[in-house]
Amino acid sequence: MTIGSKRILSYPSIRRMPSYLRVLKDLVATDQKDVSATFLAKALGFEPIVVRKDFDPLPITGKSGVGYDIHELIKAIEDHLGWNNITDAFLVGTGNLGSALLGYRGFEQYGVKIVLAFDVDPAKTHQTINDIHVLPIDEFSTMAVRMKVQIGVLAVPAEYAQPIAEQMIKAGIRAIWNFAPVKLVVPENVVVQNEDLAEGLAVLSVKLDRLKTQSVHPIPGDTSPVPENETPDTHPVP
Amino acid sequence: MTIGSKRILSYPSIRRMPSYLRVLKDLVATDQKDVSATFLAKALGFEPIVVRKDFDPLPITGKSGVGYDIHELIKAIEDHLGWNNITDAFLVGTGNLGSALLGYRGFEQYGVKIVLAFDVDPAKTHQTINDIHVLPIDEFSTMAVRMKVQIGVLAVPAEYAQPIAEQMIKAGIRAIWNFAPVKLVVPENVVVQNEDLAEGLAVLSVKLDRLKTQSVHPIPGDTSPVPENETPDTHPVP
DNA sequence: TAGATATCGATGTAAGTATATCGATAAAAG
DNA sequence: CTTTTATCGATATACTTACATCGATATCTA
Repeated sequence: MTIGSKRILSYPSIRRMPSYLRVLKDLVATDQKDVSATFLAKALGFEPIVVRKDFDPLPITGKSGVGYDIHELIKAIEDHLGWNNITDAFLVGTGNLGSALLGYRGFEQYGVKIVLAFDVDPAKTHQTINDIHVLPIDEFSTMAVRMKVQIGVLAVPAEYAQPIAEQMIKAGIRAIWNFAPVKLVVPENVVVQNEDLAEGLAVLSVKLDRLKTQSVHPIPGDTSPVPENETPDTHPVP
Repeated sequence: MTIGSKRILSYPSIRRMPSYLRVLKDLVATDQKDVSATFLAKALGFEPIVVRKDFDPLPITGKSGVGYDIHELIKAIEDHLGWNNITDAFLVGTGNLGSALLGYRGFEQYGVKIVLAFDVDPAKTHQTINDIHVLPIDEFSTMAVRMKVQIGVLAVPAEYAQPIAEQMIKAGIRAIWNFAPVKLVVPENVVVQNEDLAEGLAVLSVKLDRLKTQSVHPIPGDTSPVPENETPDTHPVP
């Protein structure tokens, strides 16, 4: 199956790509030219078969007995995710979470750069957080149109999420990274990615509970290799 | 399938539970006594069938033509997740992300309360963040043992993650909520839940890319109902 | 009381994901 | 040059999850 010229990657695969990228970029520092699926699997706690399956849709091919060319692999992954050229993003809501996101310097490595922040609270605007200017929310539209920004990061309290999302969409935003625990209603031509910390916490709670109740109980969907006890990040991606 | 007395819930189901809880608790404020799977489905963008399936393993039953008793449902979910009695947790790493987590007052609703924080940097210790004391990391072990804490939140830079995880485990921690982009190696009797923001960003990038390439392309695993365009949070939970 | 509507619960189907197996190929070792 | 080892790639299988259908039950309305 293809979209444009790209063969399709499943969402679980997509979610694993950043991990692969991290290991691969560390490997660049060494002298290694190639890397095997086995190596990556061990480094990340996956099965080698999963790794090969993940790379299968990419327009590259490994060599038997050798592995994959590290640079080719990095490029293929970044191409697929669209992380080669950095995209600008705006963030709304400079509370704790918003500030944390502004402070997280890692997004540029993942193709996204937060270039401006906004807040409704006048006390928080007209300052900079981590070198990023914070403007009043009223200026969002003007700036978004002017800078042709397409990605919005929503880090506001639940009750503001929907109206601000609508404001974003009117200003041309087409992708919303939503950290508010709210289901946003958006038109078809806008994509939303929800991030809900409570989900991970729920999983952790249950894992701990099950760990206590009985040593080891296989559970559906739980594919973590012993002894890591990780939870596959198979965030469903509707 | 059961664990102890509880019938098993799949990880995707578990991840949806916090969303159900939120809607249900909002509903408590109203006069409604019952709620239908259809209502919850609409509120959250799921299919009614998914909702009923999610509740099926719980020790409750709905009434045809009526729905589920709201209070029963809340209790059943909280029981299953172990969110009835609040569990204490320690957090390590008071950088941006750690501070954000300390500022996020929502965890108590989810059965977890961060009661103490730790940091290696002396400049950050012996202060309070959001009324939570920050102590030097050396004191972690003593306090964890004394307070019998079992949950550790790891919000440190990648290079510190493994050693601090080991320190946690030595101090009796059995569940680690890991925000560092690192695969932790832990013994069998410790569970880890990894939280990696890059995963969600990867999904968002690909969604946006696919949206641009062509209007609508069904993609495996993507079950978002039109027009929400959400990504199922099917974080695989190995 | 009777009919219409809403909803659950059970069963079955389909899609997606993870896992296993096996032959072919490449490099390294003897 | 031959053997061994490591690895990919293709195919097949099992498991999980999502989705659909249908009969039974409960409430509401006339």
